[in-house]
Amino acid sequence: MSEELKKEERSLNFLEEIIEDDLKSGKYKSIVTRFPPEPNGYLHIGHATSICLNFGLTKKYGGYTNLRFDDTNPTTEDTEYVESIKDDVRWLGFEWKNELYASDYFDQLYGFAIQLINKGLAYVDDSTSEEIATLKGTPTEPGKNSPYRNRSIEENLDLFQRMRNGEFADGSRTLRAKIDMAHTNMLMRDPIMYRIKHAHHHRTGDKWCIYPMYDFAHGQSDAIEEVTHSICTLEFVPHRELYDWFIEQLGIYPSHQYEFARRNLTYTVMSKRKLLQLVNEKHVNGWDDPRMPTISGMRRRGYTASALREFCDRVGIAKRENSVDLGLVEFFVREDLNKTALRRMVVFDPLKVVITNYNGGDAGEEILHSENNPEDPAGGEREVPFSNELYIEREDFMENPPKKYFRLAPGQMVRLKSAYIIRCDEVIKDADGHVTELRCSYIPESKSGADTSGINVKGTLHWVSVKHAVTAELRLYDRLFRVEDPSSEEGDFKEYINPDSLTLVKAAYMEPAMRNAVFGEAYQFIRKGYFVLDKDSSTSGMVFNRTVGLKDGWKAK
RNA sequence: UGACCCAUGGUGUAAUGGUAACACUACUGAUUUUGGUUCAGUCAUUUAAGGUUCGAAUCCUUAUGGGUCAACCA
Repeated sequence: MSEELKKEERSLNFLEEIIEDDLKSGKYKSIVTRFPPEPNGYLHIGHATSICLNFGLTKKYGGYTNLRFDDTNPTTEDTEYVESIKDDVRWLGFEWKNELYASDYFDQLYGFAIQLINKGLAYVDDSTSEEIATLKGTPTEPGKNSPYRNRSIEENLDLFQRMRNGEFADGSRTLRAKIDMAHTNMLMRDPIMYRIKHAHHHRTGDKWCIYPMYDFAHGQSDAIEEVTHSICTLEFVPHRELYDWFIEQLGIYPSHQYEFARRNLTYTVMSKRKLLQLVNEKHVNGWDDPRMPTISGMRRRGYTASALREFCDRVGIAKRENSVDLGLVEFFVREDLNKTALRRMVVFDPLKVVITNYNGGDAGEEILHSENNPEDPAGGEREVPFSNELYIEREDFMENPPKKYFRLAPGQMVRLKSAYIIRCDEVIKDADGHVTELRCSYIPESKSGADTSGINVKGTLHWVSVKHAVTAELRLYDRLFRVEDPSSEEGDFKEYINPDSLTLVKAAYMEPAMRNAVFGEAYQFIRKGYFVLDKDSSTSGMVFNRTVGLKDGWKAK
């Protein structure tokens, strides 16, 4: 274990290397990072990677992480999202030092803009957005200067003031940085700093009618907060040149931007736009639908915060495009749940078994005991009632079994988990030939924990006593899409939605201990999978979500 | 026909000029009152071509492939 840890410490990701160098050279004594979501959607597992990275780095190297909402576009942002984001970060197990908003800096940002106008590095442009686009050129052709580019400082100051005062209509003017219209980096071709939007902002209300663009807000916000390492995804690489330019021209704290590759997952989509479509067009039941790759969806599904953190840490980060197998997330979820989930017996698709030679004394039944978790000796046991009428899983019986079928078949024996060994004596069918019931006999000396029968059976089945059974609805989830990367397929990504992403079991039969099921507790339905109680449960009925199935090593032919 | 970023098993990530490794997956086998877990093992990797070097996944050059950039989004 210690060797393993040492090895892990030795192999740093590229950001850790940069930070260790910075710390060693004395560039910083401690570091500051930030997690900067835009409050216009729910967080997904890609954000979880960023959260674990940013918070993990300051935890490891000393320093702190701010939660900063990048709320510079009032038309798409909302407080509903602010709350969900805070919830998700907390649930993942991280604490931010300061809760901040880019909108907190609107006054300072306005001052920075004036500073640049005064230096002759920004101007008000009256061009329409089409004109700006035309003059911008293309990646292979240089752009051309705007006719408004050479206004005097005084005129720019006056115009910008009047933009702020609300004298102009939306879209009629912008403030642009004066850099180089022929620059090979399109972002350096006089980028827009401010645009006019007469819109209500979720925090500043109607105070402003001009709002800064991302590029004129993000780096400056980092600088104001003295963020040492500003970590973002690869698509911002070309922005770094502009990020540095503004900081240099303004002479403010030199934060630095570093980029890593965003985390992609197979069989799902990750863009907020697409997720929003799934929600709005009702392909899923809200942002927290357990099939969604959102943090709230995965939480509702039963994924644990520690499994997600472990996933993020052990998958690591780098700078190349990637697509992580959904199966890897499931591995970490199972690894975690195996250690903690309470074992219970639940029959999804019942087949009645009558034990013909069992009378169970006066009561006709007996109470057996079964461990809550074989991985956890301290986990205790619970009581499980046994009687002469049981349900087993229909798929655990075959009339004409293949070679290595360890389950029940005519004349074949199996153990009932924590109970007795039984033998199938007779198969009862209805008029159509469908199996409706099995007549079995039990071996009295084979009682679990006191087996003197000497009989060895290969198979062990889960079961539920018919008269003690409790019913509940089960929701079985599968991958949301049929293809690995729906976004790269022909046509609309929604055509590739998996029609079987949700399967309902209207009435599963559960052992009576499930009456005490509580929210947030993980259960392993033996031989079936991990489940959690869903919020749709009510006094009239319990609903369970399948978090993930058990790994299944047996392949029926 | 531009600029920038990237290229290691099926997947993800290491190796920082000196024996290509770890995890997942797949497959074998052992254990097992969950066909789960656990344990042991097997298969499988440096995009290509040149160059530098005693020695290259690593440094250089070129090619190839992938990605990003022409929003008053972030």
